[in-house]
Amino acid sequence: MSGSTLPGTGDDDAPDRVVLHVDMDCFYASCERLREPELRSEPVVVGMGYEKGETIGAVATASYEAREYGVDSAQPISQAVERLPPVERPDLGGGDAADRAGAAGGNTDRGHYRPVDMEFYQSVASEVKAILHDCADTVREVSVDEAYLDVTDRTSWEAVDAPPHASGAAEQRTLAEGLARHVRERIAREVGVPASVGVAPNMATAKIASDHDKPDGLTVVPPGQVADFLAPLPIEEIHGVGPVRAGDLREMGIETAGDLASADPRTLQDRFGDRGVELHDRARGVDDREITPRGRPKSLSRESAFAEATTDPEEKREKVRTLAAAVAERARTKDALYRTIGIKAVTTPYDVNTRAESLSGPVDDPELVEEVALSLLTEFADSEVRKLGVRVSKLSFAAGDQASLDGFESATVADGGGGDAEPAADAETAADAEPTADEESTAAESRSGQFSLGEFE
DNA sequence: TCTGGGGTCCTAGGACCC
DNA sequence: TCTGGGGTCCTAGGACCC
Repeated sequence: MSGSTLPGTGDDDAPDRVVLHVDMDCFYASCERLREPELRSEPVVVGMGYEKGETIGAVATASYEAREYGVDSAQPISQAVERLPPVERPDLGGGDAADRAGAAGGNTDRGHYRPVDMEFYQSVASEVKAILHDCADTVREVSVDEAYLDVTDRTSWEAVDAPPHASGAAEQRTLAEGLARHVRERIAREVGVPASVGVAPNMATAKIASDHDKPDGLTVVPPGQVADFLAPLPIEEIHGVGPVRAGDLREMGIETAGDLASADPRTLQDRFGDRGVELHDRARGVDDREITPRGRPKSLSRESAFAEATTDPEEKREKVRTLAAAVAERARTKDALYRTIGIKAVTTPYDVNTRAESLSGPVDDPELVEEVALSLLTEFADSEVRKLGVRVSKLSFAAGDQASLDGFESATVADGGGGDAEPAADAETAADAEPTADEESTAAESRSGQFSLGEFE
C-alpha cells in the first residue's frame, strides 16, 4: 500500500514492532571452541558424517578462519580437505598428495576437523535460548542456532542519547539497539559464544540485518530506513530467493532488492505465483508475519547416502529398514502419530524421487513404517541409488503428552487403540477417530503453545 | 563439483464428491 | 450421457532454508 520511502509514514494505527533476529555465528565451530579453547582463532571445520581418517560427508560449519581457505558449508569433506588439510594427520588414502603439497609449499596451515556432536550443540543452544526467553515475551526458534524475538513490549524505537563514547561525537541510539546489545552481551558473557543480531520492524528485515555484519555483528534498521537499507542489496539476500529464482529475476533485469521493490507485482505474480508477490513485499520491507513460537513438526524423516551409488536390492532394503526404524522411534519419542509414510530415493545422476502412501488413520506402528517403505522401494529395485530416505508425515500428537520424557508412555497410549498386530485393522480402528485428527493436532498445538519443545530432539 | 541431513511451504494434476 | 463449477484430498516434485 504505502510503498513509501518517506520516513515516518506508514500504517500508523499500530506502533512499529521491534523484532530481533539472533543468529549464532558458525555455531557448531563456536561450540567446539567452548570445550577446546585451544581452537580459538584456529581454522575449525565441523563435518557431518565425518570420521577421522575418512573423507566422506559434508561440511556443516566452517569457522571464519577456515573460510579463508575456501572451505564452506555444504561442501564435500573431500574438497575441504584439499583446500585445508587436517591437523589431525589422518591416514588418508588420497590425502597424502594434499599433505605433501601443503608441506612443500611451505604452507603449514591446517584445519581442525571435528565430527558433528548435535547433543552437545543442543545443550549449548538451550543455554542461549534460556537467555532469549528471558529477554523477550515471544521467541520463535527457527533452528538450533537462530531465533526471532518480538520485544515490542519491552522496548521501542525511541531515540536516546548514547553514553558518551571515546569518539566524543554526540551519538543517538534507539532503546531497541540498547536491548539488542544487552542480549548479545549476555550470550557472550554467560554462554561464551558469539552471536550476530539484527533489529528491524519485521522479521524479513531483521533476518537480513543480522546477516549484514557477521560475525559478532549488530545492525539496526529503524522503521523509517527499511527501504533505503534494503534497496542496494543483491536479491539473493532476500529470504526465499535461492539460486533458481535469483537466475530468473536476473533474466528479468532485477538485480537488487530495490529493483525487485519497484518491479510490477503483476509481472512477478505471473512468473512466480503468490511467491512472487511475497518476494515483492519482502523487498519493500513489508512483512506482517507475527512472531509465533514454533509449533509441532509437520514431518519427521531420516535419510542417508551410500558411500557409493548401488544397485544391490538387499543393500537398499537394509538401509530402508534401518531408516524406517529410526524414524518410527523418533516419532514415538515425540508422541507423534503419522498418517502418511513415504520414501525418497535419489537415483543416479542426481534425481530426487519421492513416493508416499497415506493410511486411513493415524498410527504409531514401526512395523508398518518398514513394510510400507519397503513396498514403495520396490519401484527402485533396479535403479542405481545414491541416497535413500524414509519420512512420516500428516502428524498428529497423542493427547496428554505431559512432559513424559521417556518414550514408553506414548507407546502405550498409541497402541491402546487396537493392540493387534494386523496393520489393516489398526488403520481402520484409527480411521474412526479420523474426523477429529486435524482439530486434535491444532488443539494440541494451542495447548502446549506456551512451551516450545522444538529445541531438543 | 557429481552434494549431507533435516525440515518447510507451494504448485500442479488427478480422483472423487456434490 | 454431457456440461459447468466448486471443493477436498492425495501424490509428486520443486525451491528454499539452516
